[in-house]
Amino acid sequence: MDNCSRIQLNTMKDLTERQREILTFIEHHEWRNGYWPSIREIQEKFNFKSTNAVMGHLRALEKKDAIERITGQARTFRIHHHDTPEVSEMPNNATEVVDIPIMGDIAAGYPDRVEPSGEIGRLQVDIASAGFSKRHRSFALQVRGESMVDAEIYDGDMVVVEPRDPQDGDIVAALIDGETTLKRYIQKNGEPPYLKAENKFYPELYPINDLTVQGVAKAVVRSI
Amino acid sequence: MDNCSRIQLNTMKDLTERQREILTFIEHHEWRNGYWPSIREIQEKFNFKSTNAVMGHLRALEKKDAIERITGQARTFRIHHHDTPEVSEMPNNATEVVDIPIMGDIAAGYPDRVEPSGEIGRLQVDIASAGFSKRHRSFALQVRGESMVDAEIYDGDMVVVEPRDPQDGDIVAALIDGETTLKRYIQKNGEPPYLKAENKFYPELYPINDLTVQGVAKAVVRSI
DNA sequence: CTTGACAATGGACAATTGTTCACGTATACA
DNA sequence: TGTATACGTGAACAATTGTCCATTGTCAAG
Repeated sequence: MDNCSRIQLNTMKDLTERQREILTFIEHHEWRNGYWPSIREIQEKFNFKSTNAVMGHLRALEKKDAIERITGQARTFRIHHHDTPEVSEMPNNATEVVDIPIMGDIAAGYPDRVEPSGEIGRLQVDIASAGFSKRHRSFALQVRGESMVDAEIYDGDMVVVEPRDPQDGDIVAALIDGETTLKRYIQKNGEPPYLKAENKFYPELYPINDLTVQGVAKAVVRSI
Repeated sequence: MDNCSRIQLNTMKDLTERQREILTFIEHHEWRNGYWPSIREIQEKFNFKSTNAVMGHLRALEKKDAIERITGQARTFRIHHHDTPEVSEMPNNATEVVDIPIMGDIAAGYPDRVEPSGEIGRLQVDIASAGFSKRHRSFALQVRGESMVDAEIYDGDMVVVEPRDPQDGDIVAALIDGETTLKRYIQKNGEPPYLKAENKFYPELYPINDLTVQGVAKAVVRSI
């Protein structure tokens, strides 16, 4: 855990004073209003005479991997929450909790257009003890089948999934034949990626298209 | 002001099927992507031929006080989460959550006598999905060692323990040699009970006194 | 039969909003 | 001395995006 945060910290280049101000305002605006600010709203807040002042900072923040944006689209930010150093300005003692919907079945659609009708409960996990970012988009799934027994994930387990691009070795929730299943994501350098069941009795391989992978598994919960 | 609460209750007219679909998609899009959808993105999702189909629904949702928007501004939604009444068709609607402290070390006694300093986080689990009683006194433990690998519980896992008398076959948190460990509780009829490690390489048996068993394991949480 | 709520189409308009080109100032670094 | 990074101005452009016009149809309630 400590390792993790320290590693994340290093990839995060230092922001300048001004850049941190901008970033903080963006975060704060979302927190207060429920949606992201437009560039001109940021401009106004800092009394810039030109939107380019904002643009410059946004570009810098993106280059320094602090934020992410969808080019051309309005008010589409994504904060990269590499946890701040010991200088945490937030009252970190308060137990912050992330709220995770439990999906019974998300088989029926595109991964980014999932119908939440399958929600059968909620799971809440303390941030500190699970390494989730506050602005998580995770959900939980009930595992069906034995395809992941070699990864110690069993039928009936609940898996917390975070929607994001997988890396080699990740366990992912994948949409295969209209059903959401867990698979191991394999991508050796250069070669095309594929999915693999983690059960020596079902050593099946699966092709990948962009709609297949719904997210990366981050935790398992099992009732005894 | 009492007006307010009454209004909120009464003004929350029932949404139609379609309206709920729209609302659900909007909510979902936000937690999937981190920002709200544009009207045309909603249109596309539902295969509307005109943005006006969306506009109509948004107006209806606003009139029914389900959402709020900033007119003229892009991707600015605000969901009004008046929890739906008993008419909810969702299975287990009332999301009651139990709050579970994560104890780093409870070796020194009963968990309810532990100083709060031993608490290293909190875990919250929906009652319905985990079968907890509301007036629980559960706590969570980090597993050390491999004594329960045959029960698919591994080093580093987090185990939710409910303090109560065990039954035959239960996995229990047990105080042995001043350390809390997980063991299988065995009590065949008539015979005296004992504890057993769930690892074929450590088939140890342990005697029991009344202070040994601290509670019954009810769930396992593992970070991947 | 009329009225109103609900659902959806089609096209056009205008505001919001992201983006770019050109240009200016500092500061630090080799 | 050049060069890179950070910071900012100014104006114009183009894409995204919300909005409104008119119109069609269904269905239940009064």
